[in-house]
This record gives sequence, structure tokens and C-alpha cells, in this order.
Amino acid sequence: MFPGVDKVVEALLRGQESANRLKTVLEHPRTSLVPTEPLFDTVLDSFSLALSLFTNLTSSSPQPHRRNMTASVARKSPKKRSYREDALEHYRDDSQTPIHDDGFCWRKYGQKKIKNSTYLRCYYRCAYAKDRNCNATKRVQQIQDSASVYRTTYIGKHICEVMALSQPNDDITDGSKMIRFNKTDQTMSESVMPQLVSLDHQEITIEDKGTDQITNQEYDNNNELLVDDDQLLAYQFPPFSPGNFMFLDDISALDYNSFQV
DNA sequence: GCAATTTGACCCTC
DNA sequence: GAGGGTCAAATTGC
Repeated sequence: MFPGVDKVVEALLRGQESANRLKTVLEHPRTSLVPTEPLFDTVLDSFSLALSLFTNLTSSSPQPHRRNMTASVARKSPKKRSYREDALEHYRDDSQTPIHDDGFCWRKYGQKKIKNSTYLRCYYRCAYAKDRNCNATKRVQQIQDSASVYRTTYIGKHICEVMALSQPNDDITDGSKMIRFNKTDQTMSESVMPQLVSLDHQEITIEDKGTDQITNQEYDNNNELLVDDDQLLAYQFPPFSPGNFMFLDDISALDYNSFQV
């Protein structure tokens, strides 16, 4: 078997496990106090990881799940953000349907007719931009007539999500509370930390052909994926794109023969 | 009444 | 001056 395929399957199985938990929670909404969002995140992160590993295995073809990370540049004007010089982290996704439900809450703040384009470009920012000083924004624009391709560009990091993960005890916003889990909820505590992905002990190198970016992933003795803050943000931002999302039923459709050397 | 969306104006970069 | 991103008042919907 092609090296690394077991990692992909491992990540998919983890996503499946979380999906099953989510199903259980949704089937008993009245008796379950478990929030669904962490489970959603775990499912989506697992599939994002699987896709990253999978595209690395098949890197001879163009990668649909591409990231274009650029370094942050100091803002020249405090009032106006330059979309060229103040380049924050970017993620672009082309899909046949506009991404409305990507796991984050967006608020539309504008739309504009773009030159040489038939369609309007819509601008969204994080709904918690003011409350949590989250600078994440996204643009959605239909770019092709025939195939109805929608390009969604994510810019900036979701600070609000990081805050949600790092503040398990206190209020995040006025009137909203985070639910604290005790040891009996250990499975949920694991779900709240989606960056910890149990895999075999080894190092994986992910090379992004589009940006020539190489990422090394290390695993500790506890079979947990070691992810630094930047990697965490990269994985959770955005959690997934529908065009690249692989449903559980599709796992069986994996062509393992293609991994034969 | 409040929140989300719309839309024209404003501002910044090239 | 053109093009694109954001602001903020007006509008709409719940």
C-alpha cells in the first residue's frame, strides 16, 4: 500500500467517530447537554487533515484544497486596510455552490461590481468582529458563467474561535457561557481540542505545490499530532469547504489501487 | 424594536 | 483617475 494512506484513513475514521457522536447528540437534544459545535469542528478538522494528506499523496495533479499564506505587513493607515500591502492570511476556494455555512458566523457588510466581471463581489466579516476583535473576512464572487463557479476568499484569522477554545471557564460575550466539562465528559473534552489528532509516531511532510510551502508534522510519544498555533489556525481556518468535503459514504469510494507503486 | 442587509459614498493603493 | 475594500445611513425582515 502507498505510504501514508493509513494516515488518511485514520483521519477519516476519526471524523466518522465524531460524526457518530454528533448524531447521538442530535438524536437526543433534550437530554444531552453536549454542545454540537465542538463536534462539528472535530469532524471538519478531521476531514481537512485527511484531504491535506490525501492531496499530498496525489500531488502530481493540481490541488483543489490550496492555501496561499502570505506574511503580514504593517498597516500604513490606521483607518483603511490595504488589501495588497496589509496581506493577512489568505485561503481561496472555488466551488460550484457559494459557501454559506462554513462553520463560522458571517455578516455581510458590502457588495461591489468588479471590473471585467459580470457578477457582484460580496464582502463578509466575522459576526463577532466587534465583540471579540476578530479580523476575519471573506469575499464571495461568482467567477464563471458556464460552470457557475463561486470563489470564496478568506482573509485573516478567526480570533474569536481561538478565544472560545482558550477560555473554557469564563464568559466570552455578554450573557453567553461556555460549558465546562468534567472527567465524565472526557470524550467531549477531546472534541474541544480538535488539534490533537491521534496518529502513529512519525513525521509527515506536506508540500503545497501551489505555494512551494512545505509543512512538517510531528507526532509525539502519545501519538498526538503536535500542532503549533499557526498550524492550528491554518487547520481551523476555514474548517472546510463544501466543494472539497468528503462525506462518510465516500470513504468506501477511495480507490486504494491508485496508491500502488 | 432590533438585527441583518443593501447601497452609495468615501478612502486607499496603484 | 481607476479599481477595489470599507463605512455608515437607509432599508428590510423578523
